[in-house]
Amino acid sequence: MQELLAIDGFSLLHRAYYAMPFLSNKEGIPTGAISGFMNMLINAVERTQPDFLAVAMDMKGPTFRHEMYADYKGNRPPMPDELRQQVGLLRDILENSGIKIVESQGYEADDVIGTLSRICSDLNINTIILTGDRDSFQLINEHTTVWMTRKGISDIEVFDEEHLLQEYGLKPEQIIDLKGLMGDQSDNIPGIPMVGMKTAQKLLAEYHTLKNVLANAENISGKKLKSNVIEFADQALLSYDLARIDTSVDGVVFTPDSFSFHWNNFQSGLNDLKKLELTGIQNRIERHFDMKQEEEPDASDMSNDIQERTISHIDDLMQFIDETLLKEEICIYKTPDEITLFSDGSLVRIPIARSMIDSDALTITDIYKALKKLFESNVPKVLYDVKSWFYTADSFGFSIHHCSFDVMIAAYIINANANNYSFKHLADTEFNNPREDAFVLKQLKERFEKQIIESHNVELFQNIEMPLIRVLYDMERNGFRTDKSIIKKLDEMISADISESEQAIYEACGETFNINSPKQLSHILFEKMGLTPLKKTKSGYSTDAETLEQLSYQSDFVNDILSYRQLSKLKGTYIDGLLPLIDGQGRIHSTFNQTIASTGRISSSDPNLQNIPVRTALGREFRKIFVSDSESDVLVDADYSQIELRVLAHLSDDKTMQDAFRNGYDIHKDTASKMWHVPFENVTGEMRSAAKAINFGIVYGISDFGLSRNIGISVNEAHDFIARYKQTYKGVSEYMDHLVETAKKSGYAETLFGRRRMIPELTSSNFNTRSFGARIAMNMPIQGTAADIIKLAMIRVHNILDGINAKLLLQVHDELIVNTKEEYGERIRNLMKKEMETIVKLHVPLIVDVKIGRSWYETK
DNA sequence: AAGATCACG
DNA sequence: ACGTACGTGATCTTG
Repeated sequence: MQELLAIDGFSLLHRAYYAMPFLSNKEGIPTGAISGFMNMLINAVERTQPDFLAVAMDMKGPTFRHEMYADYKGNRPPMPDELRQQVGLLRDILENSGIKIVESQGYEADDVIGTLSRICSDLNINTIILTGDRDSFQLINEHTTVWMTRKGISDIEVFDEEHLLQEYGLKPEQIIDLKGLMGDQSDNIPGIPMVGMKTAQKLLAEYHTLKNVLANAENISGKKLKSNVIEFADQALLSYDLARIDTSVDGVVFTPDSFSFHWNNFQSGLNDLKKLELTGIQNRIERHFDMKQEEEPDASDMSNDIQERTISHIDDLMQFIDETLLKEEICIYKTPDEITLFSDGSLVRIPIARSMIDSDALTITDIYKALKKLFESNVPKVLYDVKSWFYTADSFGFSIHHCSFDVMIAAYIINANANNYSFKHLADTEFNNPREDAFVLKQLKERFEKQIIESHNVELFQNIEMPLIRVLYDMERNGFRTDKSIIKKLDEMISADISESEQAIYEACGETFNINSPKQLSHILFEKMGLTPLKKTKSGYSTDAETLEQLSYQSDFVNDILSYRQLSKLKGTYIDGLLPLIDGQGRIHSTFNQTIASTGRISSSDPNLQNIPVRTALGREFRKIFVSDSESDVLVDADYSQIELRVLAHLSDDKTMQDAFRNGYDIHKDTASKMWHVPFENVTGEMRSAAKAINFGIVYGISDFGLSRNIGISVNEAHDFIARYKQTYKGVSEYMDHLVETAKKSGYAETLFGRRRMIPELTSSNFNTRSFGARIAMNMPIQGTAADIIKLAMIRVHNILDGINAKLLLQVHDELIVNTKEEYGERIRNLMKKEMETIVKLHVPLIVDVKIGRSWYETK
């Protein structure tokens, strides 16, 4: 797991100033505090070997705490000049050494660190806070520990939740209550008179929170104490508010690149140290330059160093796992024959095929007991295909904590175009390595992790794709309830209609044939009945719906074929195809694929629930099949309105289009009005349809031919429409050009969240292929950004719904469907609307429409 | 296994 | 001048 070392700059510098004797260089510039600080920093970096490093600083001027309480830090003596001088020098050194300084006007370093650690928690990055300030204990959680400086500069005490409980008998959040009760002398926070550490601890042991102490003031033993608690309650509440660290400071952001720590960055800071004659520190740093070069492991050598053995006894397995729990991370890989574990240079193989196990020393039950312990521990886990591990874990009755890295998902982030993400294929292509075990998993992880960092996809990976796995798993496991009686009714109805049109067709052409065979059908149409073919396919004449509609002017007979087609499609796919997939409880469990679509969308299969009919009246009837869990439940169906066009308005920064969305106009009607310069209310239905087609076309990477074909106008007219559109939305037009241009330069297109899609088509020698590449470059950022947004919304909605009796059932690209109790329907409606609309802030509003109904049909 | 067709966003 | 809309999955036929 990655780690951030966050240092409270002033706290440490202050500590260093008083701990160190007076030092200065030959010009008389004081250097004691800097020397102490740098030594503490280097100590900590050597011990933690962080991936990221930040020094948080206080800024001059009042903070929000001064606004709450004018006397905040009122008793602070002014900073000694000798120390003040060193603050500026230290800043220079840190800046020149490539160390990120984080600060925010009106906030203290504590708040900045609190915000960073919260952000990193969300990113699955551990934070170590190095400080001398006990307030920071409130920030401790499973991802965050506090390293507290003690006397001197080298003495450090590590506080995690356990150690805090041991030392103070308090949970992290109770530190705020503690300060509320006892105040803080150094910050001039008053607290309650007579309440010191001991009394505060006693009160919190009994009442847990400050509020509860105040609520139970009457029951407190000790007359004076009781009256003080009552009298100074307000003061305690103020102190509580002052002590609470703000963990969402505006403007504090974590960007892996600018925070990443490398010893080599110190190169440019060495000059400053030299000037200050801090040669000891200089030497300490330089030692790491050499180390760094030796340290780079060569993947091909790595296999020579690993310890490898096969486990045949449960005691050996448990011992290995116990040791592993203290390590950095573990890689786990499973084949039908064995499970392999790799941790800190050691690989163990655990046979699981029955024929391979000596059942006296190691049984399957033993192995799964051991796996339970491993998986339920907090050690970060590197796995291949985490979603399938969730199935495994569920069937064996354990849960999985801290999945930090899914190698399959990582491979998809790096190259979304591949069509094979199997472990074997990845191992083959990356390492030309026939092994399939946890060591290869580790090698793949190292390689992919590096690439994800290089392509700035850490947040996308850790914040979107990794958390999404669990959401998809829960949707799959939960399933969607179906109503079999509706299926039966539809089947009877549609089967009768199919026979009818089948008979009509056979009668009209005087023979029977397989209508489903395009070959046989075109023989009937174009040879026997003499109709004029309009379009060719690779293997003959086309008989698709578009062609048949044209042909219907020549012969009424083709209408029967069209209706036969529609009916048999519906029956085949949505009745016969669906029925065998319904489980014993009447539920249907789709599979949601996270590594299929090159734009970042998810796909659904077995069955595909993302293409249930809706566009025709008859097709829409099939949505009656999909119902809420019970009669007392409802479906809440929330869909983003025009999400792709809104994303386009945001990304292109086209003010005209943004205005339309900000004003809540009907976008297609508005487009038509502006394109043809007619008043909004004079836009006809036809004009609106044409504008709508262009809006869609733009998103797809428009061409005049494509548009002309789509809405049945001449290429010339289509050309004119597009010219008008580009004149209307100049920003969009320029943006589209820009997308193609940058994609040509970089070789990829990317979304708002940095998701990439390589576009090799752009360098093809084939004109068609290049054109295709250009359309991808225009479409992917739009479709992909919309996909990113709804993925974020899914994660948020899933997390909120968890525990309020509502379950996410399905995502259909811009739509989320939830099942809940009827009485919660309104509440969930409001919640989803709010959360989905505010999940990202664009330059135009996001609008979500929510419908409630017993069946999917009713939520239309 | 590939092509044609058609269901969805 | 070139021929086209972007992204999916299921079913059916045919080679």
